[in-house]
Amino acid sequence: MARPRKFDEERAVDAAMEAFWTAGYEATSTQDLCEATGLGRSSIYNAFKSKHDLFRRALGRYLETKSASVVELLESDLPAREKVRTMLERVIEEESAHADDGRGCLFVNTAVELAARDAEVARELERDYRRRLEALTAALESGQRDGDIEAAKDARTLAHFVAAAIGGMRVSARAGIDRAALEGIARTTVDAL
Amino acid sequence: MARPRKFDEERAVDAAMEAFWTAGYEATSTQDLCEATGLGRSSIYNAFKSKHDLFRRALGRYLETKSASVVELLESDLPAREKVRTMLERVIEEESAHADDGRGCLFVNTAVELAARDAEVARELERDYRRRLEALTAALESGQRDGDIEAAKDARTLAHFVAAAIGGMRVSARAGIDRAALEGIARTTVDAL
DNA sequence: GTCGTTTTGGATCGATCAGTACAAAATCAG
DNA sequence: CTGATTTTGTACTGATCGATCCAAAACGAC
Repeated sequence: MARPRKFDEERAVDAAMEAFWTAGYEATSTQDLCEATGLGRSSIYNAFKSKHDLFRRALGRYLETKSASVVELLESDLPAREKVRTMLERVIEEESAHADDGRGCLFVNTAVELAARDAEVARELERDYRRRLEALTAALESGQRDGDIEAAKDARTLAHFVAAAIGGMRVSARAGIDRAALEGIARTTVDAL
Repeated sequence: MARPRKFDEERAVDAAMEAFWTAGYEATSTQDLCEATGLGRSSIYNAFKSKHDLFRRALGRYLETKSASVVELLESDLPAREKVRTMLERVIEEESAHADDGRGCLFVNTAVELAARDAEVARELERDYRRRLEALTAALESGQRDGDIEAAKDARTLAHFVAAAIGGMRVSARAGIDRAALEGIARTTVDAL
């Protein structure tokens, strides 16, 4: 055969994900990616076609991991209202770290930085959004049957509403609001269901 | 004295604002700024210290313009609920253009792209957020006195909630949701007040 | 007009950008 | 071992990055 790879491709994608997540697509140089992954340029360009290709892999991994976690929560047997509350709590936990990293959410970062001028990336984000929306909608519909969620409102609309609340909390966190304010938004959002 | 300037500084800042608004800070090169403003590099670097400085000027102008418009609406004599509805309608109008530009909102774009690694910019965003929040809070408190807004909830918390709804709608729009979904989010948000 | 001052265009700076060329190193088949 | 194949490190590509230099041009003061 031939010389085997010395590195794990998934580990490299993970490291690249961290870099893109922290600094964004444009502000992450190929040199940064070498340092983050611990690989040489040749290894990166041999395994991945380009910076853009590596980014798509990294984004895909992020979306898969995060969405799987959300879907798992939404398919659990908690009351629907509790599921949403937990989702929002997780957002607060991530966003109010702020001192540790302050890198936010790669979905939101990418949607804002790239979606408008990168159709492929936009398509991937849409797909992931749909996936989360389906799981949320199903959970809310189930909650409506249980009497946990107001049945008068359309579940899908409520799902969009919750998704927007999450994105909004992440934006507001970047604009500097504190944890108490985030908790207020979360409470108000859950109360609206 | 000396040779006078051939260009209007405010016009240049406006043009730069459009460029940054469309492509983001990192993805806008100084060459792009020359083309957008119609100026030579010397003129730009003579009038502004750096790309970063020009960006701050552009951001300042954007925030001032947009916030003034929002504050004007919030200080009008419409019912409070109607004020919020109008704010959300404006967002939908801007975000569902999508075909025309799809550049979203410079506040959100900047909060997500830069705030975490640029303290000066973050401070400016915080200041602007506070300004909008004060106006929103005052409008909602007034609405509570009129019985237009649920008095049981804290007006400031509701203001944060509305601000987050706006940011969230903008993120969701970037993730590809359609106008009808945005309208559903807006309705749900107003219903929660 | 001349002088002093500022703006302007164009050339250019070193640094960095994403990406590539190439040969040495490393592996396995035989 | 040799030969085929792939990975790896290093040097390097042309392009572009943000920013600066400098001299010509354009004005007001006088």
